[in-house]
Amino acid sequence: MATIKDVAREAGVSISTVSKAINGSYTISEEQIKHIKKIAAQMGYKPNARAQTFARKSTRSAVFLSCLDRNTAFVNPHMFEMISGAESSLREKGYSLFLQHCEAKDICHIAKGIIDSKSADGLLIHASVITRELSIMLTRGNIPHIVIGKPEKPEAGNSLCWIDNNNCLAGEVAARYLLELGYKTAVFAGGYETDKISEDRLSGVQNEMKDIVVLRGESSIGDGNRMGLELLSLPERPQVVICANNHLAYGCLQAFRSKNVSIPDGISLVAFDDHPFALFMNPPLTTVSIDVYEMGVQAGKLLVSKIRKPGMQVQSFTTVPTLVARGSTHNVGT
Amino acid sequence: MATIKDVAREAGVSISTVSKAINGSYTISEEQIKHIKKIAAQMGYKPNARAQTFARKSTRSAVFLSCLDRNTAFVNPHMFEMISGAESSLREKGYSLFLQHCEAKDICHIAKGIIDSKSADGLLIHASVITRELSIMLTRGNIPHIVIGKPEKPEAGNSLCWIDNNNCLAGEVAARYLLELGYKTAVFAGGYETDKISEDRLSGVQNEMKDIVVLRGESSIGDGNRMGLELLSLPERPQVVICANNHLAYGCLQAFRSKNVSIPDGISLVAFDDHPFALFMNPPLTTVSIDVYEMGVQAGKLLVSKIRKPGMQVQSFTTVPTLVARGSTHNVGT
DNA sequence: CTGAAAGCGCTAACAT
DNA sequence: ATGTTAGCGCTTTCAG
Repeated sequence: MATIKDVAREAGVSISTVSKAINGSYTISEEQIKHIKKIAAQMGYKPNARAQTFARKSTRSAVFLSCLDRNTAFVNPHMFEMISGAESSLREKGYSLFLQHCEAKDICHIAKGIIDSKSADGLLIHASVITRELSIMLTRGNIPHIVIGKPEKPEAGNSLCWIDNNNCLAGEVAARYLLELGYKTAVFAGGYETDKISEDRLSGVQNEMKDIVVLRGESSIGDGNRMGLELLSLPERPQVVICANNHLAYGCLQAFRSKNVSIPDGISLVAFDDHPFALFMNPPLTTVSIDVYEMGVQAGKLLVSKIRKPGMQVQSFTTVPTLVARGSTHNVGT
Repeated sequence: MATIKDVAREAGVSISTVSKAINGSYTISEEQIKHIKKIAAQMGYKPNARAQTFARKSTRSAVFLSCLDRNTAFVNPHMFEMISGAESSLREKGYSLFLQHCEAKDICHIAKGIIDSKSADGLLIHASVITRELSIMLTRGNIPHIVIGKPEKPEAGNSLCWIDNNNCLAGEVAARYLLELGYKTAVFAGGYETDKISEDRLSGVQNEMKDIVVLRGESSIGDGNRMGLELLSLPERPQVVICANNHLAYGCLQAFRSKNVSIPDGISLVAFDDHPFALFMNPPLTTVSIDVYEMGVQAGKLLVSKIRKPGMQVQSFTTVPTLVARGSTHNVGT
C-alpha cells in the first residue's frame, strides 16, 4: 500500500505538500493540487486513517452510549431511529459513530474511559442511562456530549446538554387539533405518574382541555385494552381518546373492535409516536408525530459543534412535533 | 494527561517496561507489574487509544454496513437486534463497532475506502446491500468480513462468508410441531415467490406437510388480513395457519377477530420471528423463534476469528431456530 | 528481566 | 508556494 512518502516521491514534491494538497490547503497552487491528486489516484493512495487520527489528535468519531440488551430494538425502535439519524449527520460532517452498550451502573466508568483514552471526540448518551455522577463528571470535565431525551431526574441532569422532543407541546398540538374539529369530550389514556413522557403529553393536553378524564396504567397493550373497555362503559361515552403511546393505542383499538365500536364514528382516537404501524392500522391513526430520526440528526450536528467549539453555550434543544391527520379522527361539526 | 513517559519516570523504569507491564507481557516480573500498575493508577494514566491504534497497526474495530434510512428501525428492528448482538460479542473480544449507512450502489466504494484507509479491521455487512462487485472485491482482497443474512442472489454471494438463520429448518420445525399435536389440515400464508425468507420457510413446511394450501401476497398486515378472510371462507376450514412473518400473522389475527373466530379453537396460528409483540398478542403466539440477537453475536465472534486468522476457512454458518409454544396452538388429539 | 531505539504515517509549525 | 523538521504516544524488536 502506497504511503504519503511514495506519492511525494512520485510527484516530485515533499510529503507536506502532498498532505496539504490532499487536505485542501490554500497555500498550494491549483495546478500542483491537481497533479498530486492525479498521481495519488493512480497509485491508489488512501491516507492511513490510523496515522491521521494519531497526528491530528482527534478520532473524528463519537460514541453512542445506551443499553443494547437483547430485545431493545423490538421494544424501543425509536432509539435506533435516533441512532440512524445521528449517524447520518455525523457522517455528513466527517465523523463516524461507534455504538457501545452500557448500563446506568457503569456508564460513568465507561464514559471516563472513552474520554481519558481519547478513543472518541464526543459522546451521545441516551437519557435512560444518565446518572447524577455522570452528569457531574461530564460537566466538570467539559466533555463534548449530548443527551438524547431529557434526563428524567432534574437533580441529575440540570447541567447536561440535551436534546428532546417537546412532549408537552405535542399534547397541546393534539388537543388543539381536536378542539378545532369540534370535539368536546375526551379521555386521556396514559401511563402512571412516573412515566415522564406520558405526563408531559398529558400536561400539554390539559393546557387546552381543562377537565379531561384521565385513565392510567402500564404502557402495555393489555392495559390499553382495559382502559379502552373502561372508557366505553363510562356513563357518557367520550368522543375521542388520546393515547399517550402506541401500546396503549393498540390496546384501545383492540377493545373497540371487540365491542364493535367503529372508528372514528363510534369513538375517535389520537396517538403519539408515529410508528409506521400507525399507518397500517385500520383506519390509519391520526398521530402527533415526533420525528425521532430528526432528533438524532440534530443531536449529531449539535455534538459536532460542541466538539469543534468547546466553549459553546448550547445547553438544550427541543424538537417540535407535528400533527398527521389520518382516518382515526374526523370533523364532528360544532 | 499523563503519558507512558510520565509513568515510566515516576516508576523509575523505561517506557517499554511500562508498556509491557500494562499489556501483560510474561517477561516482566510480577512485582514490577504490580508496582507499575499502581503508579499508573495513581497518576490516572490511560493509554492513548489513538497512539495504540497507530503503533499496533490495528484499530480493533469493525464496521457494520447497512442501509440506515429513516424508518429502518421501525420496519426492520431485527437488523438492530443483530447489531446489538454483534456489538456485544465484539466488545467482549476487545473490538468496538462502528455503524455506517450505505446503499447497495455505493457499498463497494465505501468498503474499499474503509479497508484501504485502514479505519477498521473488518466488515459486518447486512445482506440487503450485497452486490456482485462487492463480493468479488472482498474475496479477492481477502478482507475479513461476515455477511449477515444469506446473500440473496447466489451468483453474487457464493464466495462470501455469511451467517444466517436456517429458514428452511424453521419451516420444518413448525410443521413437525403441528403434526405432533395432531393437526392435519394447514394453510401457509406467505409472501410472493420473490420473498426468499418466506419461500425457505415454506419449503421447510412442505418437506413435512405435503399438500399444504399456499396463499401469497405482500408481507403486510393488509394482505395478511385478506388471506385470513380468504382461508376462513375455504370450503373446508383448515385447522391451522402458518404465517410466514409477523405482518401476515397480525393481519390474519385481525381477520379472525373480525369474524369472531376464536384462537386456537376456531383456528390455530403459528408465526415466525419472535418479535415481542407475539407475546403481547391475545392469545400469545406460538412461534418458531429465530434469535437474531444471537445471530449478531455469532457474526461478531466469527469476524474476530477471521481478523485474527486471515487464512481461516469458515465460509458460512447457520443458526438454528427454536419453537416457542404459546397459546395460539393446542393439542388437537389424534 | 529490562532498556534503547527504531519506527508507525501523517500533520502542522516554521523556515525558506 | 513549497520544503524541512519535529513531533504525536505507543509497540516492538533487539541487545544487554
